[in-house]
Amino acid sequence: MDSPDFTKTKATASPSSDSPPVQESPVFSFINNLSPIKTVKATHIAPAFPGLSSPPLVFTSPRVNPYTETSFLKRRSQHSELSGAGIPKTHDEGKEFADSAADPVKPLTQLQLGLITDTRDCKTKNFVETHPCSSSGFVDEYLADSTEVDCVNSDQSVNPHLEHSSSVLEPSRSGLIKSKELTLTLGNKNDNATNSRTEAQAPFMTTEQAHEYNQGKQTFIAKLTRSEKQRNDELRFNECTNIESSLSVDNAFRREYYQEFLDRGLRGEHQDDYDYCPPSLAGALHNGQLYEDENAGSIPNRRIENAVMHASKRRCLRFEEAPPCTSGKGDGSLSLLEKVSNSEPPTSTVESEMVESPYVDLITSTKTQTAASLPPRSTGKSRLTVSKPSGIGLHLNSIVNAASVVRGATSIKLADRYMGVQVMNSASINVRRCPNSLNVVEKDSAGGVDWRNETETSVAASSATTQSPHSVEFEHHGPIHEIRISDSHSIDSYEECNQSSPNTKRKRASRNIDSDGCKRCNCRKTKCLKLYCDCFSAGIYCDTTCACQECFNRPEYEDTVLETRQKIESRNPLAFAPKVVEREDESQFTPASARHKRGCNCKKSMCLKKYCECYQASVGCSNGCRCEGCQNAYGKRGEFVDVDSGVSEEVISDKDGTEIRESTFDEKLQMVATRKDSNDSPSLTPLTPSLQCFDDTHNVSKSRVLPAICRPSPQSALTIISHHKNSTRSPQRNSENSDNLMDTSKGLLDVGSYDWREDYENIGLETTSPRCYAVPTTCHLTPLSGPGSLAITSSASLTTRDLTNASQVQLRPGSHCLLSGSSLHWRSSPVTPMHRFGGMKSFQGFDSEKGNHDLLQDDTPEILKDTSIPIKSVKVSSPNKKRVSPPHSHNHELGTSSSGGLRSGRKFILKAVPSFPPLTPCIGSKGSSTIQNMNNPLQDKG
DNA sequence: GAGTTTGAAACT
DNA sequence: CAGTTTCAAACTC
Repeated sequence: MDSPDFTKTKATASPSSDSPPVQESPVFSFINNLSPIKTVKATHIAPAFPGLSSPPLVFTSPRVNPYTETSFLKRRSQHSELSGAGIPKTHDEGKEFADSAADPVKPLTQLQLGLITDTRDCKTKNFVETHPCSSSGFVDEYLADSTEVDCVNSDQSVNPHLEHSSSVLEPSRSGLIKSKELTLTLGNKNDNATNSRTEAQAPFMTTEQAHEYNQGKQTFIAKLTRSEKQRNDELRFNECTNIESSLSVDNAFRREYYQEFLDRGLRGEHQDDYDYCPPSLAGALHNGQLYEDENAGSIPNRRIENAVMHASKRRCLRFEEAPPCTSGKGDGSLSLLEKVSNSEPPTSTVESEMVESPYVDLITSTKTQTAASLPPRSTGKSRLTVSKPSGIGLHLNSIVNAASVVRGATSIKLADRYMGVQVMNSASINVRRCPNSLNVVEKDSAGGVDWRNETETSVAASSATTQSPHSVEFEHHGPIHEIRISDSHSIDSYEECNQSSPNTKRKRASRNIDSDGCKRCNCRKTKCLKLYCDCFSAGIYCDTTCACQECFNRPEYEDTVLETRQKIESRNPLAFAPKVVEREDESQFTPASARHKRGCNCKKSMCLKKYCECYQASVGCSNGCRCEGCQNAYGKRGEFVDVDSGVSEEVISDKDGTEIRESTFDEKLQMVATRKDSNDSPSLTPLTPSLQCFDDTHNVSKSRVLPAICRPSPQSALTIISHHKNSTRSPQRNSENSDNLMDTSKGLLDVGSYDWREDYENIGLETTSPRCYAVPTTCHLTPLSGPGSLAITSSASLTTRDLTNASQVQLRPGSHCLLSGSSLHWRSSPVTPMHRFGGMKSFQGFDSEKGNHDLLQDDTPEILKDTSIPIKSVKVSSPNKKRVSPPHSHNHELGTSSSGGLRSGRKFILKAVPSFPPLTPCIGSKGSSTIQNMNNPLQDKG
C-alpha cells in the first residue's frame, strides 16, 4: 500500500530488531502487502525489499512458479536471512522479536508465500475470522508451514491449518499465550489438524519437551517399525517401509505427542515454552516449523548462524546433481531420519549421509525392490554415476557438483542409476541446497514422497530467506558440519565480500565451486540476471561465495529475478531447463547415456575442454550437437544414438552431425510443446516450464493453488512420445513420432479416467519422475493415489492437494516400496537443481524392460512441455533449429484423447512432471516417489 | 593474477 | 533467421 520507501524503511529496521513502530507491525506490513498495487511495484524496483515486491507477484500470478521461486529461494543469502529475519537469539529475544514484529521483511516474505496460494487465501480467511488480529502471524504461518498447509489440504480439513497458524504465528509474533490457547483448542477439536501441525508444536516445546518428544518419537517409531517389519516378509521391504513409515510414523507420533502435549498445555505446564524450539526437534521439523522456531528463538546464536548459513547456501534448486550436496549438505535433511531410524553418526560425509539417510536407504531398498528389476548398477559405474548426476535434467551448474561428488561411490551409485538417482539427487540436492531443510530429509526419507516438505522448505527459504533452524542439526554432523562451517564463514563475510572489491571476490570466486558443489558465478555486467550467470541459469540465487558484481540474483530481488526469468523463458521456455538430459539405459548407465539438451557448438575446443557444455557436463556429444571435430571423451557426436526415443531415432549417423541430427532434445521438446499448444489450452501453464514446475511444487505445498497450472506438460507429451515410440517403435520421423506422441499425450490428458494400474504395469517404475520438477507430474499422479481414476483432467486440474495426497500416500507405510523404487527409475535432473530442478529430464524413463530411454529426451522435453504447453507461441529455439513440425491435425484428433492411447501418455505424464526442473527445487524426487506411491495404491486397489 | 580464448547468450 | 556483439567461464601464461 504504502510507498516502497516505507517498506524499505521497515526492512531496514527489521534486521536491527529495533522495535518497529506500529507501522512496522506485522499486521500493518501484511496489510500493505496485500495491496495489489504494491505488488506491482515490488517487482522490479524494489530490489531493496524483496518481501514487499513479492506479494504482488503472488497475487498477480500466484507465484506462477512456485517451483521457480522455490528454486531461487533456495539459495538464500545468509545476508538476507540474517538481516531480514533478525533471529532471536534467546528465548526472551525471541519473544521480543515476535512482539516487536521487528522483521517486517520476513513476515512480508511469508505473506507473499502465503498469498500465493488460493488455498491459503481460504485458510487465511478462516484464520482471519478466527483471529483477526493475527494477520501477520497468519502470514508467517503460511510461510513457515507450507508443508503443513499442504498436509491439511491434502489430507485434512482446513481447520488444522487454522490451528497451525494460530499456534505458530501467534507465538512467534505476539500473543504467545493466545496462540497456545488457540492451538490447544484447535488441537482438541481436530486431531488431524494436530497431526498436520506437528511442526507447530515446536514453538511450544521446551528443550526438555523436545527431548521427550524425540525420545517418545523414537520409541514410537521403533514400535511402528517393529510392526511394520513383522508385516513385511523381506528385510528390504522393511527397510523401505520403515523409511516411508518413518514419515508417517513421525506424523503419527507427533500426533500422539501433540495430544499429550496439549493435555499438558491445558494444565499449564508448557505455557512458558511457546517460544522454545528445540534444536533437535527443529531438525525434525519442517522448514516452516523451523522458521517459526527461529522466530521464537531460543536457538543459540551460533546455531542460528549456522542455520542461516546453511539456508543461505546456494542451492541448486533444480539440479539433481547431488554429488556434492550429497556429501555435505545432505545431512541436514537426513538428520531427522537419522535421529529416528538411525542413530549412527555419519562416519564420512558422503557415505554417512548416504547410509544414514533413510532416504538413501529407501532408495537403496527401492532399487532393490523395484527392481528388482534393476540390474545392479553399482559395479563400476560409480564413477560414471558421478558424471551422471549431471545427467538428467541437470544444469551445468549442478554438473560441477557432480564431479566433485564422486567421492561417495555409494551415493553416487545410487544417484546414478535411478530416477531414484534423481530422487537421491533431488534429495541430496535439497539437502545441499537447503541445509536447512530437514524437511527435505524427511522427504527423502520418505522416499521423496512428501513434496510438501520440499516445497515448504524451499518456500520458507525463499520467502523468508529464512534462517534455517535445520542447520542446527547439521552442526551435529561431523563432516557436513565442517563443510558448512566453511560456508558459514563465507557467509559471515557475505556482506563484506559483496562490498569488497569485485576483484577480490572475483579472484576468490574464480574457478571455485562452492561447498555445495554449485558453481560460483563471477558476473560483472549482467547482474546475474542473464543466462550467462550460472547461478541464475541454474535457478538458484547467487551466494555469498559468488564474486558477482551488482548482483540482482538474490532473494532480496526475488521479484526482479522472477520477472527476468520469465522474460527469458518467454523467449525460450527451455532456457532454464536442465541442459543435460540423462538417459539411462538399463544396460548401461554411463555418462554416455546423458546428453546435452541442445548440444554444443564447439569449433575449436573439439569438445575436449570445458568450453564445451557437453564435456563440461561429462556427457557425450549427440547428434544434436553442431560441434566440429568432436573428440568428446564422453562420447563423440556420431557415436550417440538415441535408440529409445522415436525422435532420437531420427538421428542418424552423423557425418556432420549437424545436419544429420534431426532433432535435439530441445527440438523434441518444442515439437511436443507445439503439439500441445495446439491441443492444450493455452491457459494451462505459465510460460516457463520451471515456473510450471514451480507452481506445481507450490501447489503441492499450498495445496492446489494452481490446479490449472498443472496441466499436462509438454514434457509429458514427450514422454508419451517416446513411450509411444517404444510401443510402436517404428522408425518414424520426428514429425510422425511427435504426432503419435501428441496423440498419446493428448489422450492422456484428455482421459478423464484412466486406469493407472495398467499404466504402471505397463510403465513400471518408469512413471516416476526423477526430478523435483516432476512434482507437477506428481500432481497428476497423485490423483492416482486416490481413487483409481485419475483423470487426465486431474493432470490438468490436479491441485496441490492432489499432490499432497500423493505424497501422503507415499508416506504411508503401507505404500509399496516398489513405488518408490519406480520413482527411482526415473532419473531426473533437477537440478534442477536438483532435486528441481528438474530433472529434468529424467530419463529414467527407461524401464529396463521397456526401454524407456525415451524418457531421456522426454525428460527434458517434459519440462519444457510443462512450461511450453501453454506457450505454443513460445518457440524454443534449439540450436539445432531443425525442427520437425508436428502435424497438428493429429492433435485434434487425439485431442479427445482416447483412453487407449492413454497408457503411454499417462506414463509420460508421470515422467513429464519430473522433467522440469530446475527446479524443484530439487524437488523432483519426491514427486516421483510420490507418484509411485500413488500408483501403488492404485495397484493395491486394482 | 592478468590476459586470452572460447562458446553460449543476447542482440540486431 | 543469420550474423554480430556481449558476456563470463575456461584456459594459458
